[in-house]
Amino acid sequence: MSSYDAIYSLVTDIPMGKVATYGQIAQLIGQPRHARQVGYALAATPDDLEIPWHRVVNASGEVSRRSEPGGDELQRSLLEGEGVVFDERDRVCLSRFQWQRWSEDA
DNA sequence: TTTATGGCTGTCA
DNA sequence: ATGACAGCCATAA
Repeated sequence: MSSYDAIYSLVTDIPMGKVATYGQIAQLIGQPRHARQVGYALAATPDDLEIPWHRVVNASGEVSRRSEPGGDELQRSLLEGEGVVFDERDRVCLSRFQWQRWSEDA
């Protein structure tokens, strides 16, 4: 058992073509100040588990830098593969792709 | 127990 | 808009 479970569950619930921010996840699990920990939880996410960690981006809608090289590219590729579009600045239109826990996609 | 390290965020210049 | 700083806090050493 670990606090990461809530994070994993939530992230797993993110539908395809949608994204969420670290702060958003943290808030949804009742830990509005744990945005960073969310990042760690995802960073610690084993590849075995099917967790859409790539659907989690920072508050700016950009893919955060991780320890592993090329990971940001992978994340972006996966998102684009799900229909998420990046603008010229390499960021997602949160106002349009951000997942809303209590609302379905339009 | 104390330090160091982050896939962050919000505020200020 | 971008860049620098300071809080936040769980994990690892």
